[in-house]
Amino acid sequence: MVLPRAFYDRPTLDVLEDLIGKILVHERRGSRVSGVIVEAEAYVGEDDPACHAAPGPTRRNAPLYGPPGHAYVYFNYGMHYLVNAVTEAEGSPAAVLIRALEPREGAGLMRRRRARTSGRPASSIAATDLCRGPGNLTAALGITLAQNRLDLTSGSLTIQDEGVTPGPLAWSPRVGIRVGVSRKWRCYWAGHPSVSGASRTNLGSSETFRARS
DNA sequence: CGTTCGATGCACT
DNA sequence: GTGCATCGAACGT
Repeated sequence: MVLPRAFYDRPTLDVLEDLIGKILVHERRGSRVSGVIVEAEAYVGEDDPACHAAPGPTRRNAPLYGPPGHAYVYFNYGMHYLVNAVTEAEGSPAAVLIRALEPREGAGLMRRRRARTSGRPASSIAATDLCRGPGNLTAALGITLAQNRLDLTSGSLTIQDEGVTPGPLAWSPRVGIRVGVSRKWRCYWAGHPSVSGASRTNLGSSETFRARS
């Protein structure tokens, strides 16, 4: 079942928690690739210094201000695309960044795409690493700026509920940001091998939190 | 195990 | 001109 718009039209931390275990699906040129979401982060409003809406409306962040249930894709560090699901009502800029997937369909195509974009031999990429990290998962799924603003409730890029029950959830600070570090708005499937940064924040360290803050 | 650092393009001030 | 919501190779312990 494709998640309806009402799923996204809620407080972003609720959407974040409920997205763990859902399936991100991309269909392109007749082929379908998908994976179970195992790690994501919330970026909420102009008051969140790490959110792209912090400077107020700009050309790039316009999708954050649009209706919920759409994709916000942007290009980062000169080489990576990152994909978000826009949340909350139109005019309320917020989104969930998808950080890692467990590959589910199309692992062969994922591996070819990752090899092509990274220049590494396909055989050197472990299955658990195919969609591990936000830049890696967009490469594996073939997501670029062409998918920016797409409606996630219908069409070629969707998020679906296929009845997967996630393992224990943990909360930690968001990864890779310099501001807003005190907010523990990263949620992940604790101990899952496809979660990024496993050696630092995935397994029972001091950064593992079982409750929101 | 851990940390450092280069690649690379663009939005924004 | 500055600074990224990153990745992975290289190197140190």
